[in-house]
Amino acid sequence: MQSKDKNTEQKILEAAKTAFMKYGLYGARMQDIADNAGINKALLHYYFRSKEKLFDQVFEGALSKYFEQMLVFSDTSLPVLERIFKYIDNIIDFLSEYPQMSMFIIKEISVDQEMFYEKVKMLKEDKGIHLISLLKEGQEKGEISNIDPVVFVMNLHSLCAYPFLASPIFKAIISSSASHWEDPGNNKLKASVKDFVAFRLAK
Amino acid sequence: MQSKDKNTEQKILEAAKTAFMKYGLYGARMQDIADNAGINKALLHYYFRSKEKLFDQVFEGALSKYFEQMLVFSDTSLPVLERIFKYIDNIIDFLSEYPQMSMFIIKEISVDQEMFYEKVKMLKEDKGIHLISLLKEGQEKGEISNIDPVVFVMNLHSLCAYPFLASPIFKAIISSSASHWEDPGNNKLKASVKDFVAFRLAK
DNA sequence: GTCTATACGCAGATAGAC
DNA sequence: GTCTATCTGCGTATAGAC
Repeated sequence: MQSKDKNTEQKILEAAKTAFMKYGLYGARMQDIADNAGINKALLHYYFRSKEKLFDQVFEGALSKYFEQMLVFSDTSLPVLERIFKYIDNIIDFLSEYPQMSMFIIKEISVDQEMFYEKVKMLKEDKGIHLISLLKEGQEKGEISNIDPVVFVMNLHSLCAYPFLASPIFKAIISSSASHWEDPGNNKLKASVKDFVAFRLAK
Repeated sequence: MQSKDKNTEQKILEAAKTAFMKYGLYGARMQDIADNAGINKALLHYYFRSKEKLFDQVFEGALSKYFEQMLVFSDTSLPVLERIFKYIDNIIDFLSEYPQMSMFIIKEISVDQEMFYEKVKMLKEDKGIHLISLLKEGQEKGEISNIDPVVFVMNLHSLCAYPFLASPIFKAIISSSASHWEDPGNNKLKASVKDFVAFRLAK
């Protein structure tokens, strides 16, 4: 039964994604993954041989999706500023859908960096993601201000990614204060980041 | 030997801090902690009874230190903008000294939120940290612009904390690109964040 | 207080029936 | 392909000598 194989594999990957995202490589339990996939623990090994191998597949998928969001930087039909704006929309929508993505990636990288270097190199060469060189070009052409590109890229990613990373903290800090608070939502966040970018890159 | 006890306890806490920061509650190994503290595994239990109890002490210490950085918000001798600037200096210096702090706190919170809510409430009431209400006051007095305080606080923390959180990513992404790159350093980061704050709060 | 030796449980992995 | 039953190793925790 070919179709049923696919389904099982898919169900496992789905359950594994959830578990690894939440608990990381060490914290996640194979039993848990099996239960959530509605199958037996032994089947996990039948399909993926080991926990680490299963993890690798999940991780690679996540990383690749993350980098896909940066493809827009290579869209030469748009002016630089527009590309960045579009990236902001993309990445915030994406992280909104997978709020634990950044956490997941950073968490695992901080434990094993070697593996990551290799994968990033591959992905970047693959997809030609070069915001920094893009900025430098823009500066040479005189289209944007002479800010430090590295600091700018840091700031940009910070503003987009951190709110999702730290949402548990924000919720705790703000909800525990007297003033009742509500999530400002993605649109306000996007607008604020774009304001920052426009301010920063204006000549 | 009272003094020797203290030393051992201190050495354990030091080693535990390192291990838990790097590997988290699940990933860290008691054997590892014992080795690094230069003592036997059994002694860990003699002093702290269980891994979780040891972890709790480390975590609480870290959280408390983190929140201490916000004390400056209550310094009524300074104008609001100055307090925020000072906070930026504080927090960036602090995170620079303990780069894995944010990671550590967020990582563990994302697994167990309940525990965190309680602790934050205590710390906040303790130290009277109210940047948001501070901003609202400033707005009522007409000292600062009418931005959304919540978004602003998000942005502020993002800019300060994320670079340390994600430094493994940044290193990988940027160092794997053709252009050789160097860390812009804390001063540039501080300056950039302050620029943002000044821009955001200007009427 | 500090050690060695050991108990105990859990989670990853395998064997083998169906 | 999927299951039940079982093995194995590792990591936390304890007992007990010094």
